[in-house]
Amino acid sequence: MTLSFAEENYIKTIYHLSNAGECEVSTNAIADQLNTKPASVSDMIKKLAVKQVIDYQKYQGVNVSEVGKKVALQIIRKHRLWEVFLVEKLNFNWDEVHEIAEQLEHIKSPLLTERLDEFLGYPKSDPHGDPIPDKDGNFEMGPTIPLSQMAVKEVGIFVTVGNDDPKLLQYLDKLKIRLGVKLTVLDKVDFDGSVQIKSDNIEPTFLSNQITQYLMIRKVV
Amino acid sequence: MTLSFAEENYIKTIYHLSNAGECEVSTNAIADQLNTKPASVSDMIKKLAVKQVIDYQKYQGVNVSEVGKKVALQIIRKHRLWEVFLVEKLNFNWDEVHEIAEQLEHIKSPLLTERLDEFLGYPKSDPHGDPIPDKDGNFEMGPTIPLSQMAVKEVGIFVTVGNDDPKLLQYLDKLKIRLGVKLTVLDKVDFDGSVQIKSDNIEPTFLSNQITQYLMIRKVV
DNA sequence: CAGTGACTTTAGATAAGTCTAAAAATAAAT
DNA sequence: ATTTATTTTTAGACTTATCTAAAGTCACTG
Repeated sequence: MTLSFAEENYIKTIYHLSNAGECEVSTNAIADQLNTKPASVSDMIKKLAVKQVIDYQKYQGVNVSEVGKKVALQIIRKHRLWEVFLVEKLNFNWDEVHEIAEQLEHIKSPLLTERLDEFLGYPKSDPHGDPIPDKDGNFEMGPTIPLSQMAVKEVGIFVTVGNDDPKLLQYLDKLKIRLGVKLTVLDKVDFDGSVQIKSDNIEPTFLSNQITQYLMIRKVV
Repeated sequence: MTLSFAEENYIKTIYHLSNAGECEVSTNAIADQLNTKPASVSDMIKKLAVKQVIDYQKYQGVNVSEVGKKVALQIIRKHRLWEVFLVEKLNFNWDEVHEIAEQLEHIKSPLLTERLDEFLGYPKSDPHGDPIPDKDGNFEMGPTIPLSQMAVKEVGIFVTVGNDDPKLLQYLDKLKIRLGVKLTVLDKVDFDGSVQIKSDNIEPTFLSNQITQYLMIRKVV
C-alpha cells in the first residue's frame, strides 16, 4: 500500500487526536489540526476508509484501524528518530526540530529507519520526552499526569512536553525547566490552574495553566 | 520562490542533461530521463519558464537560467551530502544510496543542509566521486575523461562513476574497481571501445564500452 | 525545394487534494 | 418535541501534474 504525504499526515493526526486509538475523532478537530477545512477532511476520510486505514461511519467520527495504527506508529517512529538525530548529531535545539522532522518522517525506506535507529543507539524517547516506538510499533511509557493536575507538595519528574510549539519550548529553556528535572509543587491556584513549582536548579516560579497542561509528569513516591 | 518536488526534479534533470548549462536540452531527452511523456515535459517547461528558472523558446530546447542553475546546485548539494551521510554514517553501500537521496534532496531547510555538511566534515565528493557544491554552489573538479577515451599505456585515477545504476556499481564492487584506484590501460579495442586495464590490486580485466564510457578518469602524468 | 519523418506543442481528460457554498444530519435548548 | 444551532457531508470548482491523441514545426533527404 502506497500512501501520499497528505494521507500519512491525516493518519498521524487521527492517531494523535484519538489518543492512540482510544476515542473517536471529529471532522472539525482534524481540520483544525491540519489547517484545512472540514469539507477537505470529509473527502480525505472517505479515501482513507476505502484503503481500510481508518474506521468510519458517516457522521459518527473516525478512528484509526489496526492497520492504520501501525502506519501511524511507523511515521511517529521516523519523526522522533529524526528529531533525536537533529538534536544529538546536528546540534539543533529542541524547539527547532519539529518542522524539519515533519518533512523527514515521510522518507520511505524501512532500511534507512532501522539504520538510523542503530546509529542513534536505539533511543527510547525523543528530545521532547515522547517515547519512540520500536520497529514493531511497540513502546512503553509509564503513566504520566499533567503538572496542572498535581497536588501541593507532590514531587515528580518532568518527562514529556505535550506540545511542540517553539515558543513554549523556548520559554521552558529560559526557565531552565528541562526534561528529567525533579519538580515540587509549592502552591496551586485552583481558580485558574496555575502552579508554583521549584526544583534543585530552579527558583520558585509560577506557571499558568496554559503551560502546566502540557508538562507531563511522572510522579515520584 | 517555492518549488514542488516535481519542479525541482525537472530543474535538476535539465541541469544534468545540459551538462551544467553548457548546451540546450530536448523535450524528449527530459521525458526519457524522468520517465514521463514529452507532452508532460512541454507543460512543465512552460511553468518553469514563467518562474524564470529556465530559458526557453518554443521548439528550440531549454536550458537552466542563472537562477535555475543555483537551484539545481542546491538540490545536487543536498543529494550528495545525504549520500555521504548514508555511506559514512549509516553504513550503506554505494549502490544503495541513490534512491534514498532522491527523496532526501527535497527536504527544505538550509540550516539542516549546513549542519549536515559540518557534521560530515565538509566532504568534497560523494560516494560515487561526484563533487559536492559548497553552500554558494561552487565546486571544483579537475578535468576528467571517460576510460573509453584513454590511449594504451596511459595511467589515471578513477575519480567518478557517471552513472548511479546499482547494477553497474555492484559490478565494479565485484571487480574491486573502487574510486581512487590507479588504472593503467593495457590494451584497447578501437572497434567496440572496450579496454583492458590493470591496477595494483586488480588482475588485468576487459571492460566493455558500456562500462568504460561511465568511468571518469583523471590522468596521471 | 517539396515531402517525409521526427520532434514538439496544444487540446482535452484524469486523479489528487484543496476550497466555498449549500444541503443534510445530529445535538442542544427551549 | 419542535425549533435552533452545530457539525458533517455533498456539489461544484480550482490547481498541479500527469496522460493520449491530434496538430504543428523543424530538418533532412531525395
